[in-house]
Amino acid sequence: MPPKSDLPQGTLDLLILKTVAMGPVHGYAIGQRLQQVSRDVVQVPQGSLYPALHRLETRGYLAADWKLTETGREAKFYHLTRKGRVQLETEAESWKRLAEAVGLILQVPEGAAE
Amino acid sequence: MPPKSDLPQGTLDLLILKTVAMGPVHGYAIGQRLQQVSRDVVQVPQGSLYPALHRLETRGYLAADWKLTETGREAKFYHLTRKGRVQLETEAESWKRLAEAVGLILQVPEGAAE
DNA sequence: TGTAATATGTAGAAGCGCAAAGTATCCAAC
DNA sequence: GTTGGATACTTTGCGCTTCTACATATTACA
Repeated sequence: MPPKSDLPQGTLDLLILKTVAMGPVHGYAIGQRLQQVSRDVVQVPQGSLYPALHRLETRGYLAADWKLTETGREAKFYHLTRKGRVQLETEAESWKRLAEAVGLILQVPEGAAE
Repeated sequence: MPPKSDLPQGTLDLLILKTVAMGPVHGYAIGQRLQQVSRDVVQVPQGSLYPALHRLETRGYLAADWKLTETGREAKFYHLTRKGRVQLETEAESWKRLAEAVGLILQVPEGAAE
């Protein structure tokens, strides 16, 4: 079973915000950490990750500074703004409610079909 | 708490398939049932619902017949095809895995920086 | 007669994720 | 010394889905 990623629209932002909330990180590390914590279920391609980061930065949820990584390389370290922290809480709450709702619907036993 | 709908991409299809699996229903009833079972968390606009139904029908997951409702009105009653039943199981499984993965990520305590 | 609820449908716009490119650095192997 | 892999960031364009808004028709009820 190849681990499919295919994140539903909107979910990526939430996961990124959450990851950044754990401390300043650069984009590449965000992708790795998501994959790691999710046990390989979530695998974010760079073509999804970086545009998402720019999107979040444009909206004022993230801010960034260029710094050196532990390995001595230039990287853009993101951190949450106050606005971003609020957004994270909002989205996390929305996700929770949605997950519960979908759970409820999927739980319904299937009646006699046709 | 205003009940926001805004379903992530792909989720709507899953919910529709699940609802139809419980027995032949027409589009309007699907929307109502989703709203009811999800306790108003899921509210599908008609402009989302009907295109989704056509999409699922085109793909061979749903089939439909015109019948009379209990109230004596013409309505298109959808039922799952065999292919649709398989698809439902696949999507439900994907959702489960994703929900677990997102749960894992959201669970991580903040400030776990290295 | 008018309005609310039922029931289906289309068109246009906007957003998002992804594939596929490209750029550049560091390090180890050969 | 150069090849290759891992790291790190960026951009463009495609395809898909959802939403807003509108259009249409019937039934029920005041």
